[in-house]
Amino acid sequence: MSEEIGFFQKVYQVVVLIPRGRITSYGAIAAYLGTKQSSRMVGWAMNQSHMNEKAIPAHRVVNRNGILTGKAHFGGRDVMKQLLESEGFVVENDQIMNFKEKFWDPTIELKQV
DNA sequence: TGATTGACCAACT
DNA sequence: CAGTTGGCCAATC
Repeated sequence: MSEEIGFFQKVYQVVVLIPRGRITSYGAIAAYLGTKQSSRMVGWAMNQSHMNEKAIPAHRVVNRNGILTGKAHFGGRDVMKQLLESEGFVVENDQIMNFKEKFWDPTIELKQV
């Protein structure tokens, strides 16, 4: 039961904790894990997230601009958009409106555990 | 097995 | 002001 968790696994654990109706950014997750500059790896982890047993709500992870950078990886062009809209988000021009309001920062939310 | 890349971000030129 | 580069980890070529 040694929890030898890799970077990707850590990313998954954080992502699954994102509350419904909230979103976060790749950089925020990376920052929470202590490696802010590994934000690329967070996106990489999302790419492999479908291999994970758990369902990773990757649609709740966007870039720091609130833009759906990974929409192309959801199988269809607007799949990510549809998922977000079904959770109450307003997506316009591949960008999440009121991004700052909906933003869920793990560094803040998970800090006091 | 070494080199490259990848759903990012920020600094530098 | 816009294009380039460095950084991190893991997977692919």
